[in-house]
Formats: sequence, structure tokens, C-alpha cells
Amino acid sequence: MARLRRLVLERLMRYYRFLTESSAMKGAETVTSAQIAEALDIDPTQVRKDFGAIDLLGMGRVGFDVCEVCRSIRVVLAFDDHIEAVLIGAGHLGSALLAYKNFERYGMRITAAFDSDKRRIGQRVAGLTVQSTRGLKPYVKKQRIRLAILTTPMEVSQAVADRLISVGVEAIWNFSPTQLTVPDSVLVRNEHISLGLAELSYHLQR
Amino acid sequence: MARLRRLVLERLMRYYRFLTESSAMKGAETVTSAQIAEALDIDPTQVRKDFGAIDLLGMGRVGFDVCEVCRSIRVVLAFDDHIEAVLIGAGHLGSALLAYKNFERYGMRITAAFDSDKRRIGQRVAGLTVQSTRGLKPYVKKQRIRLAILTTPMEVSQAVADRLISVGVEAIWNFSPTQLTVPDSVLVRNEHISLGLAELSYHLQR
DNA sequence: TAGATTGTTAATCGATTAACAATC
DNA sequence: TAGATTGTTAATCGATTAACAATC
Repeated sequence: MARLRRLVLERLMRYYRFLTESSAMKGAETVTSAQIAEALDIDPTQVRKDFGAIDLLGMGRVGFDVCEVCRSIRVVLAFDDHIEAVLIGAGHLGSALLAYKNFERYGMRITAAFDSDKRRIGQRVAGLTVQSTRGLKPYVKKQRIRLAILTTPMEVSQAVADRLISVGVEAIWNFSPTQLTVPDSVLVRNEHISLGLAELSYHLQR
Repeated sequence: MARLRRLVLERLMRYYRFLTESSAMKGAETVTSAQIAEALDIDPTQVRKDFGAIDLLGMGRVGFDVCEVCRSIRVVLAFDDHIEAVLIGAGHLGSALLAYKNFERYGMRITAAFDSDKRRIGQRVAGLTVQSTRGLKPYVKKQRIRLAILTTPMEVSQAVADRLISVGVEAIWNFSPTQLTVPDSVLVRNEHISLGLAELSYHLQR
């Protein structure tokens, strides 16, 4: 199977969520590309192409088997791998992510939260005790953590990323509005929320 | 000026943030497309094309005037328009957004927060008192609110969106992981955070 | 069989990158 | 002037959509 591109992966996630969570799919055993496309506002051909890319075959006149599709997506997106992650920056956004227990459904669990602010260290957030960033490197190394979630102020993000990478972190989910510089082997996924503001503001302009 | 596409708008926002917030730009009066491209990891031609699209002219051998670029982007992205927004769903993510005061820098201000949960109504979050969603429609109508931020559980998002649109909301910043169905005249900007998980999980797979 | 749906190729569309003359 | 940088056209690349024979 060829390496899948980002947009394909995102669509696979959307298909999966639709098939597992939408009330429209309650009890259905099969689903057509047209149904999925309609619900997610994309082209039916796109759906079939994406399914083809992960070697999923449909049935003429019937569509796709819901369970088979879900199973295949789980495998491709590695939802059963149980990735452990650390979160750095236990501010408002960080706390919101810690509280978002749904991540476990996709195989990701945040096992520790760090902050450098004395007022936050020791506090309990969503069942975890916020630790001092002094303990970050030893923890990541000892637990062989591969994924880090960055909800730090932008001034410190690059420095924190460097430290994480030096002890083996392979992927960073970056919520701070900074462009991180990392080695090619490390994946950075940026969630720059404020970019949305540009589109909204432009559109609302008189 | 032709209608700008989403990716262009997002890049304009990144240019603006780089020019106004990066320490690399401290005190600089001019900037070259190569400098910006290097910092944001994009192609220099892209930067010049984007600037060209908003009628910004550079100077041969010197580059672009930083102030002029910033001013132009502010105008194009309407940062001085002072858009008022309501937020619906004062949970963890909603509270994080309410606390994120930086939005005002880009002309957006959240003036009211609503929730349907009795335990949240009346609580103060980031200087605002959470109101019952019963008051949502009257408030939006009276204050002529055009932008709504949706941080509701996915089951109720469509219903809330319908109500918002019925009283004049023109754009929705959707943080709930649902595909909303809206009239063509309404802009929906989706921030489906969990899509990132697909890419990260796929990449970390052994 | 008849008809709905798939799987796949070809056509279109849009975004990115390369090349280079024009400019200051 | 010489040289760095722009502005723009052309080439490339990738993603989306249309078309349609194959299938169940």
C-alpha cells in the first residue's frame, strides 16, 4: 500500500467518525459511497478512491460493508496501537485537551502533563497532577514517549520541542502558533487555530 | 482585487504574525520574500505571488516595506472591523477560547457565552457570565451578532447552528466534530481537532 | 434480466515551483 | 555599474471531478 497523504488520512478519519458516531448510520450493515459523500459534502468518487487506496473493495449494487470499512480504517490509522503522549503547557487549551477523553477511542492517551509555571505545578487537571518541566526529559526517556502535545506560549515552543526531540519524541502536535524547526524524521502537526480568524474576518467584511 | 482563496488568506495571516510577533523581525524596516519564506518554510515565489494578489509592490534589491505589508494585510483581512461574536458551549474548549484574549488583536471580541447546562449557567469565565441558551436568539438578534463560535457537543451543534442562522448569524467557527448543513450564504469554518490524530497516529505506526 | 453501484481511466482544476527578464 | 530582488509567465505537480464500462 502506497504512502497515504495527509488529506486522505483526514478523510479516512471523517469516514470513520461518520460510520461509528452518526445516528444516520445506526444499525446499517452497508453504506454506499453516495451516502457518505452526501453526509460529508464531498464527491462520491473521492470516497471510492480513498477506499481503493486502502484496498477496500465494495460490492456492486450494494455498497460497502460498514464493519469491514471501520476495521480497515482502524488498522490503517493504527487506532489500536495505544500511543502514549505527554502534554506540555497546562493552560486553558492544555487543560481542555487533557479533559477531552475521546482521544482514547483513537488509541491516544495523555499520560503526563507538564508546566513551568509554579502556580500550576502540583495542580490536578483531569486526573493528572501537573509536573514541573524539570522532570520532562527524564519522564519522556524513561517511558519512551513518542508523541508530545505542545500547548505552550509561542516564545518557548521551539526550546521545548528541541528538548523533546533530544530524548526521542517522534511527533509533535503543535497548538502554539509558531513554525517549529525540526529534523526531517520528526512529524509536526500544526493546529494554528487563529488561522481560521483570517478566513472568517475576510468573509464578514462589508 | 479578485476574491482570495482560503489558503492565501491563511498565509497572509502567517505573514502578518511573523512580521508583527517574531523576534527575527525586531526593528527591521524591510523584509525580503526569501526571509519570510525561510521562516515559514514555504517558497519565496509563493510569498511574492500572495503579496501581488493584494496589490503589494516590493522594491528591487531591497524587498518589502514591513509597515506597508502589515497595513495592507490588516485592511485585506479586516482586522480593524471589530467583529463581535458569541460563543455557545462553555465547556473546557469553550472556556479556553474565552480566555484567549489575543483574538482582539485581530479585531474579534467574544461578547457573550451561552450554555444549556444548569451547572455552568451563571458561572463567570474570563470576565463573562455564562448565560442560558434560552437567551441566545434574542441576544444575537438585538446585538446584530454576525459570528458565532460553536464549542457544543456534536449532538446539538446542528440545532444550535440552525437557530443562530435563523436570527442572522453569517459565519460559524465550528469546533464541534460535525459536518454542519447551512445555506450557501453562511460561512462555516471547521476546526476538527481530532483530524490531526489521524495523521499523527498513522505516522507513529510501526 | 434490469438497474444501481463500484472501480478506474481521463479530463479538469487549482496550487506550487522553476525560470528569468525587469528593476532598483 | 553590478548584483540582489522583484514580478510574471511557463512548467510541474497534486487533487478533484467527470465519464463510463464492469459488476453484482
